[in-house]
Amino acid sequence: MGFNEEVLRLAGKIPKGKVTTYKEIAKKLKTKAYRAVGNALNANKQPVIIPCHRVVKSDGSLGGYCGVMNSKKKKFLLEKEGIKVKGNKIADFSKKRFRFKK
DNA sequence: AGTCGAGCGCGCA
DNA sequence: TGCGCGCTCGACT
Repeated sequence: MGFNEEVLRLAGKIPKGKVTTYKEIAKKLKTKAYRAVGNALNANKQPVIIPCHRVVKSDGSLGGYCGVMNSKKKKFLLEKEGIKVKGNKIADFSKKRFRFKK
């Protein structure tokens, strides 16, 4: 089980209607490679099981994009799940934020 | 408060 | 083999 596999697995555990951050994932993996987390999502082999649109930056920004997906689509998906998105940021981010069980 | 740079793990050239 | 990236944080201005 490589680093990216763990990242993908964790990302897949995010409940519907919730979001998490790259930071949370990195911390869960006991690493400081926050960038590698995003990189893993980018290089994921199974985009369908990876709701990367639920993974955002720690300040609530959507971040970049998700593979072939553009930021617009990402925003749309988030709103569809009940998450308010203001511009390219999560409106009630602190409320919808999901933390992995330690 | 805003900007800059460093550091991590993996992928691609 | 080496550099960069979908980030984050600390330090300096």
